[in-house]
Amino acid sequence: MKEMREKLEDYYSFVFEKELLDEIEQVGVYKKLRENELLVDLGDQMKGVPLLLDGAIKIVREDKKGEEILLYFLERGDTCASSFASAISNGKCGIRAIAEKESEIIFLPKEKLDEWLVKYKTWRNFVIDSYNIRLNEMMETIDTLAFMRMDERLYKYLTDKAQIMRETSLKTTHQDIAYDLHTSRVVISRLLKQLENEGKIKLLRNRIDILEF
Amino acid sequence: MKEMREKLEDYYSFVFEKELLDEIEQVGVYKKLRENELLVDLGDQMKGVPLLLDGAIKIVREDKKGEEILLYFLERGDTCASSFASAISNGKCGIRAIAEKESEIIFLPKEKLDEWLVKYKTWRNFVIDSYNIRLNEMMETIDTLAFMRMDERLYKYLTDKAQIMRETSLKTTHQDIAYDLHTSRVVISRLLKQLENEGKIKLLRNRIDILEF
DNA sequence: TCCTATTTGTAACTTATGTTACATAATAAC
DNA sequence: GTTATTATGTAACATAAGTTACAAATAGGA
Repeated sequence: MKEMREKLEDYYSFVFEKELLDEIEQVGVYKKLRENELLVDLGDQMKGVPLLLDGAIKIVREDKKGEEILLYFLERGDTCASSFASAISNGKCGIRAIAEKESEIIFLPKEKLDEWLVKYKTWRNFVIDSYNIRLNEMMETIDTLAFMRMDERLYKYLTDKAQIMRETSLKTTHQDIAYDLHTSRVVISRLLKQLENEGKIKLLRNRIDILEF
Repeated sequence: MKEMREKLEDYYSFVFEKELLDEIEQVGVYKKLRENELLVDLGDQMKGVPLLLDGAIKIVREDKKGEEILLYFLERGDTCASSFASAISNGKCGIRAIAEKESEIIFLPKEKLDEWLVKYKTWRNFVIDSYNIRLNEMMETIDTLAFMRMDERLYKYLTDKAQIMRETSLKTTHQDIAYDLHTSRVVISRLLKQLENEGKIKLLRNRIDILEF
């Protein structure tokens, strides 16, 4: 598919060498995700890893009781380290991945993952870098949970999401935010109103405008 | 050093192939850590990665304001994924590592890390596994922070630490626990007393006995 | 247009956690 | 032994966050 090669080149031509790009084009499966489409669910056994070409993917953690919390977002150029883990070790995935907006991915079959580690230095770097980025992202999430109050977490959530979505106006409800931050809707409404009074955001129905970053 | 080879075999002979064990013996630097010795500090640029032969290492996160929180413990057989990151990419380490008790490590120079990825499948597996274990550990930490109340976190901390230290009696103060859980001493004292009343622990000066796991 | 479901606003209250202040107990230093 | 230091216990209060309840606003479909 011509389109796939082009998009691959767009974001990965400076990451991977030509031979690897060729191989990816041969074995990779291109897929378009609709908004809110589920890419990975809790307990899935991954048969490969997704390379994100475009869009935004939300990664969510869920405990036994079904309580949720947002871990981080993936952007183009990212891959899901948790899937890599699951794919290569035949283990289960501990997270859920949902497209926050229409997204495009290439699915790489797990058979190639180890083979490429031997053949391509750029692949080794990419895998190690991906893990590191993810570890750092997790640490930032931990910082947020451990050191910030809910109002700060909320504001960070809004500005982070605006950046990921490349939109200063977010289509969302208070309840959705409450799920992501693992708190109640009333708490979010209260703190949003507070942020609005401080002039940082503007509240509309099903929409929040970010006025200050 | 004969002692080093023996200890290496003890925990790693089923992990690494013979050739790799030989190489590790040649280039690895054996080091003994005293209790409370600092192994890695925030912002360090790692020149290699530590393989833990014996003991227990506490991994702590610190934010700009100097506020701390415990991330997890390393045991024998573990390595520090964060150091791996830092070593291979010449980046900085975002954590602090302190020996919780006398520990033994082998330091592997960063020059070999990528070379071995190509040469040894067992090394590739070890590195990927280490990253996965660490990612899962981080997720557990996130679960703890997001979903548990302080009394539950405290009890989990005590039982986890007892397991890592292979001791049902922990030498510690309320203040030390407060630092690890990022709360105040008074809160810890209050909740410890509660746990004691529930018959789960026994409080002594500079010491806590775990009665129930 | 009217009706219904969804979303948001807000008050009043509860609970968990953090803070300040001080007393007492145990240990170490002298 | 006396004194100083460190660790622990606890009361009283402050604040952040969670809960319940209900009213009002808005959007979408019949």
